[in-house]
Amino acid sequence: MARISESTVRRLSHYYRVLEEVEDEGKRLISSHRLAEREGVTSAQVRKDLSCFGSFGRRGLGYNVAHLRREIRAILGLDRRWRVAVVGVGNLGTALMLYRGFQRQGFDVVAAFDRDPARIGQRLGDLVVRDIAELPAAARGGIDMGVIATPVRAAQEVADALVAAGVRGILNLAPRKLFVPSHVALRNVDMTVEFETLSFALNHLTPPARRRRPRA
Amino acid sequence: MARISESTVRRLSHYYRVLEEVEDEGKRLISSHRLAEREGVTSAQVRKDLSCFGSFGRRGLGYNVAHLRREIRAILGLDRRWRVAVVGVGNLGTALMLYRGFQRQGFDVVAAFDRDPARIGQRLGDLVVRDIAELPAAARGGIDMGVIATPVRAAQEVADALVAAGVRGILNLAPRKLFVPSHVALRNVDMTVEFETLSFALNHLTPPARRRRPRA
DNA sequence: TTTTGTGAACGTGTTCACAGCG
DNA sequence: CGCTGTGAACACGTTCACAAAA
Repeated sequence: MARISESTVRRLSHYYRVLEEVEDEGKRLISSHRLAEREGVTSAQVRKDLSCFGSFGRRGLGYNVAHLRREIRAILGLDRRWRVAVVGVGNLGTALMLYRGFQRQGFDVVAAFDRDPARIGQRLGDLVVRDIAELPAAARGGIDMGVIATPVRAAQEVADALVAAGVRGILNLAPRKLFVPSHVALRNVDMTVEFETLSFALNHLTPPARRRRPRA
Repeated sequence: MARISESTVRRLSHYYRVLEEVEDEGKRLISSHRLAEREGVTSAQVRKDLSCFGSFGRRGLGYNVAHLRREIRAILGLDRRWRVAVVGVGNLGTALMLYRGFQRQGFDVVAAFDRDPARIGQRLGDLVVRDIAELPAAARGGIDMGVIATPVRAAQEVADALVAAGVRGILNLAPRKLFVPSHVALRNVDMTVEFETLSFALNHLTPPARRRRPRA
């Protein structure tokens, strides 16, 4: 199997969601074209993406919804449960912990950590926030992924601690580049960057009326 | 000025952050190489990105930190304030509203909306949550960007309402592709996709020990 | 005839390598 | 000599277009 591009994996995740919907609608078959239009990509893209993993369709017919869904489910590793630890239970970390959607997809938040004594011991959902110092001990229960929702200054340190604790995937929400060993998967979600790319777009894409600032 | 790629804009945002740090450290000059290493890109990339907007460096010396920072600030549109409305004040929407970091970068949350009567009227920070039906009226105060933090099913409808209210940029946090007119900038942050790409990586990148499932 | 699966063509973003300037 | 700015080379992802299969 050739190397899979990140964009392909992201789209797989989208296809999977569409397939869930379509299955609920009771459809048995779906063409690459229909699968594509719901996510705003081309049908060729869908077929290319899927062809990285096998031949799941039938020419002239399309794809069996239930079957394709199961295949993608297995490809994405959603046919098992993942144990997730959240580090940093400020607004964002807490929001993530309380969001039930992830659990539905196979992600269980099994531990929450913070450094702030005011937060340690606090109950969130059905977990108690623990001291970050307890991470190594807690990790012996087996933690697959860590979510970093701490302030920027603590982020790298927490990443190191997670790696040391044997975590193999990290979702970083802190606005800072993190360095981790190559055997650890790292994904960054940086709201600041998102806001700033929007601000760039609004600043440059010609507004309906007069242009905003003619670049002094 | 040629078309600017999205990746370039995202990196600009990163460079900006590094420049803030470096300026605080009291450095006056920085080379493309040093600017690059903090964000894990190549120095050529930094120079290419910057060259889209002008020649800000001096050969043999590097870039003047304060000057480059001001330039990028203007390019990203961070030298003004942006009025942001948050729609959907569940866990995530609330977290975003209460996060002070955006305000520091020029983004002011000036209104919050929800559909749930239990939430309408509630005080969050120094805003009162309003009925989403009041969006058109509230938008007459001038709203630049909208953040969609509603459940999936409401997302497209809210997007349409934001567009109708004259919003020109949307940050979508709901896990669903949205369709907006081309004059509206749209950015998606989809935590579900992030978790699932991590799950894919953990499922495929060879684990230290035995391989998980040999693809039945 | 419909729709997949896929090599080839294309376009875009990244890296290289060096000329140009301080 | 050091470092920027940039055309040229390269790598990679997307789209095209069609042969193969139902």
